[in-house]
Amino acid sequence: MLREYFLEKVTKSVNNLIKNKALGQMSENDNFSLNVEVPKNTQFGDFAVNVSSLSRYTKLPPVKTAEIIAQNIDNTDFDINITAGFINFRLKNTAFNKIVSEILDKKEEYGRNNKGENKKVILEYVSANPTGPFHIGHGRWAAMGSALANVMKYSGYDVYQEFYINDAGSQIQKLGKSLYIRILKELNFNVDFPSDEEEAKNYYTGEYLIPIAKDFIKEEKEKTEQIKKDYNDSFNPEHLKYISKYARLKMLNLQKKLLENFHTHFDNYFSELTLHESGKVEECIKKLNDLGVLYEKDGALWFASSKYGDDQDRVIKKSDGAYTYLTADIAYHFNKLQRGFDILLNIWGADHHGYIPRMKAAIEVLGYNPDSLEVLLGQLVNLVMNGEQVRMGKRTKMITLDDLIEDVGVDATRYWMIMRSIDTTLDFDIDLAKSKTDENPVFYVQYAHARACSILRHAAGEKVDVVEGQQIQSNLKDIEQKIQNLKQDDFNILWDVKDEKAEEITKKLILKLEEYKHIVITAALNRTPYIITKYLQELSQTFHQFYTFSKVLVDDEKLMLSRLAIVKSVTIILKSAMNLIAVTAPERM
RNA sequence: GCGCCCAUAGCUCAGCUGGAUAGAGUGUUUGGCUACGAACCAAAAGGUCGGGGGUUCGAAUCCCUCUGGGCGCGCCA
Repeated sequence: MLREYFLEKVTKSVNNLIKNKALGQMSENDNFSLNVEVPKNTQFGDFAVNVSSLSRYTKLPPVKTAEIIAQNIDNTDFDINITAGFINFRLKNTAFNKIVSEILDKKEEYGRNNKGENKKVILEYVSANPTGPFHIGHGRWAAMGSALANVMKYSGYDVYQEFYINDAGSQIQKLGKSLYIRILKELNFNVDFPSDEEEAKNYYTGEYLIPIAKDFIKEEKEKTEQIKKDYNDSFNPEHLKYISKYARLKMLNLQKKLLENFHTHFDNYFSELTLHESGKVEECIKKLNDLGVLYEKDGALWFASSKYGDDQDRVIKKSDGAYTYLTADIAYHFNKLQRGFDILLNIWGADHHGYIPRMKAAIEVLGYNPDSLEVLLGQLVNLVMNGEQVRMGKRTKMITLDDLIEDVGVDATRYWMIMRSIDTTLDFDIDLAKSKTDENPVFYVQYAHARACSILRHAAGEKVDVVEGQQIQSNLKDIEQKIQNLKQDDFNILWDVKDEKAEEITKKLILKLEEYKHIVITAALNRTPYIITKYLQELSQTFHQFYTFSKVLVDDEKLMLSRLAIVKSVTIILKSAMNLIAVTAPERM
């Protein structure tokens, strides 16, 4: 990576000079850290390191400091110049050739790295109740989580994706009762949900259970007959249990199907219920008790979490004997730690932020490093229609993730969900996301890819608007082979052409391609997949500029192949980046 | 009252963990298709970085404070 390369050069030079006491008054005790940046103004160079901060140690003016350091750097692939406290590097043409060759050589592996050092990460996200359809907020976690997992894997983390099913609480009972009523209604019994608003809160009255009730009647004929026979004013407990189980499984499958369709794949769906049934919760409480952090008060069992950074103690076992949600969640995280994960990475909604200190407290008490728990708090999603925020309320019909995907498509939905930093509330503008116009960044990016592919096809002999299938396929392979066979020296023809603007943009494009390495690492280490979308837009833009200023399919074959090599590199990187966020890269649109 | 997040161009947002003249997209104005996809490109206009203090060679970035908005502060999940 060029950034690291230049940083190393400078750092090495500084360390050498210090050793020889040749850098003013700077000594080995002076701590310094330097950064590489890309100058906003390209006339300075391609990369720059600002050494002004060293002046306080060297007791020399920044320019002088920079000069001394620069003189001590051997340069082969680049030129150096100095302005103020900046050491500016300008790459020689050979360096650009190397970048393109490397991309063509490594293909989709270009950018893969091992910054994650194979650390074992369990990434938990979405984690919803299996009681109803996903809302659009779930979509943000799903898109973001899956993209983050891809990015981190690409950077050498060993990522395991898990969905925690909240299937243990009273909500499953509530779901079962609701489906029970829906089934009875389908069977034309005279029943309905309570008309009283307060009582109705004990049911899921949404219409999404109607098709499930119909399925039940179709699939469970025997049971349906029994339900008919046993019908009376109250729920039959045995049937209720059966229906609850059926409903849970059905909802869960619907959720799984939606997630897979949304390019979000989990390695495991972890059921909260199994924690209770296997005695893991009990075990965890016993362990906490043995550690002496539990006490009784007001008939309940408490966890003295406030001694470990929480702002108050938390109930572990309610006075009615039931466990709180936290209790099972502690057991769950304990289980994750026991499974040997180094990093417990969770995506939670911003409304759960108060939850972090108590979980960290539990982890600390259980003898693990609380910093192994890393929580990404996601701000909420606002839906915008016709330029106005849509408030999900009683009057407006709830828009589910299903509806949204059906309306705007998987690619656009994912892209928009990932596009913004997780720290800001996301305004999801449905009309914009749907639009197939220049206002929509998804299409801008996909268009760039399709355009690049189109050039390659033309090079292979495709006539405008004619698809010749097999013939082109084989020619395309020939062209790609020719590109592959290009020697680095052959690229030099790029720089023989006397068109300053074209040369400037070509170099800009190649540097942009190289930046991919840096972007992937940054996105992985900072857990910020959104910068991939930013990068995609920048790369697309630079490619469009390149396209405008350099005609690729020219008569001079060497020049054409050199430019095709760049176009091919663009398709490789665009596709790779789009794969990371799991948005498709169409070859035609 | 306490905690977390946010406030940057008309609008939606970046700003590389303190550095060169604060950047994109969109919108507005103007120009460019007899060349590989105009779903594109070029150019212009548009900013007291919410207000006020502080830290230092240097602040949109770090600290304090105020204002305005979002979300939390259960023996709910």
